[in-house]
Amino acid sequence: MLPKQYRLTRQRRAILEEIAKVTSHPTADEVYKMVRRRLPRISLGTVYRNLEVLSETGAIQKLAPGGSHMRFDANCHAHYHIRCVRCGRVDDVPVAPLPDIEQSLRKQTNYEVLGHSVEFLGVCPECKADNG
Amino acid sequence: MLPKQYRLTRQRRAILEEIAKVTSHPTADEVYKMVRRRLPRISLGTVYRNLEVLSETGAIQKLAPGGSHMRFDANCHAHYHIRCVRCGRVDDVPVAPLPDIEQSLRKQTNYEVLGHSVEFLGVCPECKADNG
DNA sequence: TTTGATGCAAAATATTTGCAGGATA
DNA sequence: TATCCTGCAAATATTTTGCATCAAA
Repeated sequence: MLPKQYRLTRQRRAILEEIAKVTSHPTADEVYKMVRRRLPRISLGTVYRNLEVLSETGAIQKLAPGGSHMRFDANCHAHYHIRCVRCGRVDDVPVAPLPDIEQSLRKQTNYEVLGHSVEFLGVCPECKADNG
Repeated sequence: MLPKQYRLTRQRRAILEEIAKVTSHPTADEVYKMVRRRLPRISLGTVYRNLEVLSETGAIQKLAPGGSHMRFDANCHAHYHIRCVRCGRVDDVPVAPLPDIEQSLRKQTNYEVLGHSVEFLGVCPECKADNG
């Protein structure tokens, strides 16, 4: 999938910088809107292609929260997320990653275990304030 | 969303029974194919509507694994999953749920914490055999 | 009989891809 | 200059929805 040598184009750099700028976990379309302020002629296809490349190189993380679409995260140290079941917003969570949980699974499965993610579900402060 | 009183139609019963029959975690389209063997004239729209209703009532679980689309699970006791990064297959995992992890988060967040899920990533036995 | 559900088809969403031209190393 | 990348548009894929009809309670 990745080319032998990939290039740091203006578009790719802008996408990476915009994601790094925020602590939200924007969707592809939100990244598109953010980057378009700098590069108005960028296309959504380019955004999708670059999000794919950047996540393959490890520069960003591709999240697949319980909601429907992908979100992206430039925070590369291991951490978990919480998703608001009302509005879909995703935040980082101050819970230390569980280092041993993969080891205990390795003894019990025929899968080759590569990693894990934890997603909490909840209601964010804004949605709590809106009702109930 | 849910009607005051919902009905157990032939279609709804067939969908529920077919999901309960398997330990895989079928996608909407896979459920459609399974159910069509019994009810050849069922429509995909009906399958989607019923999967939604059944998950709202708690009869089944709606999963959103890291891959793109939704999967469904009639196994209602708390458990975690592992997803094959090569083929997208999702299996249950023999790891006991972590009962305390939500408590520790509640002290640290303004979210109302409702639940959590853990998804392991790995390579399934079949894909391991295919290569590498 | 009342209300909820179905089948069908069209619409809405989200993402991917072919291609000709443009940019990067 | 050899690749890689872009913009555009069309194609996929997935899920949702409007509507007239049908079926469950």
